Amino acid sequence: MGRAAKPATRIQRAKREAILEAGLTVFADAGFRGATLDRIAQEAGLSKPNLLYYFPSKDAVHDTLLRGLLHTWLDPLRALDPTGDPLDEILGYVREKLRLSRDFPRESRLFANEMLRGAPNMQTVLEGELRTLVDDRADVIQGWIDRGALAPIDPVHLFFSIWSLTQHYADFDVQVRAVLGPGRDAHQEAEKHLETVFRRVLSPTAP
Amino acid sequence: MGRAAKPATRIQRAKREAILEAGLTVFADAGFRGATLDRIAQEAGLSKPNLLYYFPSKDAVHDTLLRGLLHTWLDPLRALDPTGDPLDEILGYVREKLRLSRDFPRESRLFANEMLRGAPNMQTVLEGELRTLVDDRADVIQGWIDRGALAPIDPVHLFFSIWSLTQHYADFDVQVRAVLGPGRDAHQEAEKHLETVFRRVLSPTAP
DNA sequence: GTGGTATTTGACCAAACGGTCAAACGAACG
DNA sequence: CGTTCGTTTGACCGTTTGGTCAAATACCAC
Repeated sequence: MGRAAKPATRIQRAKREAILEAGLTVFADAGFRGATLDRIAQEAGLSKPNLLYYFPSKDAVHDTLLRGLLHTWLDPLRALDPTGDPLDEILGYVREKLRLSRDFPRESRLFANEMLRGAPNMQTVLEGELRTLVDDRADVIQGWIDRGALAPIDPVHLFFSIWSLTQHYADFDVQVRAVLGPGRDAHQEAEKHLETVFRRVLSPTAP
Repeated sequence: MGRAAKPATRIQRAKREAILEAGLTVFADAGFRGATLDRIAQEAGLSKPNLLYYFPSKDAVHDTLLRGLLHTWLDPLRALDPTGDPLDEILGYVREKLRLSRDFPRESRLFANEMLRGAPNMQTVLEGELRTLVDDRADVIQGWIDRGALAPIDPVHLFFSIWSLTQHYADFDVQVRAVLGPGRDAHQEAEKHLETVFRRVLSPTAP
């Protein structure tokens, strides 16, 4: 029963990694139901039964991806430094989130797909880990507001706004590109836009 | 070839309406691939073959819903009045969008699902009707900015922000509720929050 | 009633899908 | 070479699903 049973060879880790990578692509592109084991296997350069040698089921691949996702997702929030400059800290968080949405759009879409479905397998994590962290970080923001370093605002809804605005550029990429037309760099424009927005929203009025 | 062939009886329209209603529920809940004809038919109180008597295929139901969606979606934007008070007009648009997201979450989710999938059947509409309207309305905003009635901002990204922030409360409802916890009215709080945000973002600085 | 049209459904089909399994393959070691 | 153990796959299975069809049923004008 100990953990010693499986050393996990190098080839095993490589294949599992390839499957997760392919799964991320396919799940993000087609959603959970739209994704097929055959397509994931093909994308990973394996046969379907071979994939199922490394993961017991489609759900297992999906769940593993989701579990890993939450860390990437929450790490920048954890990095908010209570001793730093409030406006810089939040603007830095916004920039980092926007960068994630540009460099890891598949992760963003996978997450969005799961939320849209009602997050059947994430509810406990959302109500537990996520909520705890958000409450904690909200206290930091509230502290900044209380000492007049930020304009007053509901900290939790501020987080919702940051998440929403940054992920929009990954999740609704088609719409953004269709409206902007070709030749415009959506993410570069978004960076300027969001900096302006949050600067105006958060800059404290002169005392 | 004239349009006269089908008068479309009352019962036909009622059944088609029931199917679209059920389809909206099921597609929004399960996504296109996750939705089954059996479930849509059951939700509409019909048998599957009976459903297929009124719509030729699953795609037909889906496409009909999407086509109808765009009008609901764009109408409030059309209603922006160039002769009205700029801040009031935009804040009114935000409130209306948020209200839509509360009263018609299924529509919002259906739309989000389609965007996430890359909008395979909407690209022409996005690049055509939507883009034209947005460009037109952006000119209105820009006019307001030019005469100093609004703080300078990229009008198109402003629209992205409005859409993103309001629809977030429908599409990511699970997450919002998990973080806020029970007993808090997300939409009521959101209304206050978004009013504050856009007021700060758009209020022109004293001249 | 009768005839005709619109509607409804049980039975069915072919394809797609998640998953199983036994057999084959491959590399490492003696 | 032969054994062993981890890996790979072709063939297969049961279920689900979108869609068809012919027969049955309701509706309606006469």
